Amino acid sequence: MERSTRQRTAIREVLANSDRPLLADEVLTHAQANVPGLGIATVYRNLKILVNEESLQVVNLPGDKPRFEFTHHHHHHFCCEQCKRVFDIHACPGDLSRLVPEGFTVLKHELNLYGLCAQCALNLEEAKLT
Amino acid sequence: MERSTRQRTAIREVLANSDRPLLADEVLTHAQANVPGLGIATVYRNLKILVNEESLQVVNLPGDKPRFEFTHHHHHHFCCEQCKRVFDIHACPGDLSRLVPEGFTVLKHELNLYGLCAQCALNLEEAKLT
DNA sequence: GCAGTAATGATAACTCATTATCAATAAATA
DNA sequence: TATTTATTGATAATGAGTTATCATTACTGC
Repeated sequence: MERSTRQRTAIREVLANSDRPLLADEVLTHAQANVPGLGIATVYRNLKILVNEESLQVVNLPGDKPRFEFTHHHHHHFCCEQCKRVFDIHACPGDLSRLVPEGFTVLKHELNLYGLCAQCALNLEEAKLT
Repeated sequence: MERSTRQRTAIREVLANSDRPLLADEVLTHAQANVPGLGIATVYRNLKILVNEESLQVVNLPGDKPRFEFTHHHHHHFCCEQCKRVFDIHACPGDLSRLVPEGFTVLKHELNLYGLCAQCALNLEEAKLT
């Protein structure tokens, strides 16, 4: 049966406590705060298990490495062009059938927004003032 | 200076005559209709040149290989879950600033629709009737 | 047509994220 | 505590797309 290890617990907690999808590298770095010797292979192994059991969702943004977050309600993503962090967006434009040509059927959609997160927008604003 | 070759011409024409983004392999296959001996290296070489001079745009859909299309007006993509072809969608939901939290700035967006293209929807409909 | 050289084709090499390997470690159970 | 074996960490191997290499081919200008 599955054993409970410090590594596994640390990895799951990092993801459970994050409000945004994380890269494998980010999971490694954050989890190493609790388990210093943690290796990347263990991170990938555990991510794979969690994705297989559908606890984790993979977030693929074009031209970027996959990110991971605990599965939850339909949502979209906002990528900050400054800090490169990806945030969950819980609002949704709704039905988009009106956008497609006659005969096409829209079953689902995927929306990625790009711009500046609140923090980076603020930093840039301050930089301007000095 | 740049020379005009049968290969280069064929590759460019395939892309110029396509109304949807194509995979490198698709470019190869289609261009081989005109230039039988055409190799994949030549396709990649020419795609790279065209992307660098910004004649071509790269279309990256999550978990899929890059596709290429001549650069044109802001638009979105529809991926048919049946035939896997990707179509351009020229309609756009417009400004989506309303979806993001206070403080965030939306500079651009990217929308991918998934479903059935007209052709596949029709085929499935016919299959049901028989 | 000829010289010069950009472009091509076949394929080896590369990149880089991810996975497999395997000896060592440490949970779980008796 | 001893035994069993799932898990780990270091790293080699993998896979798939893309790029580099290099001898050969074929445009372009003379």
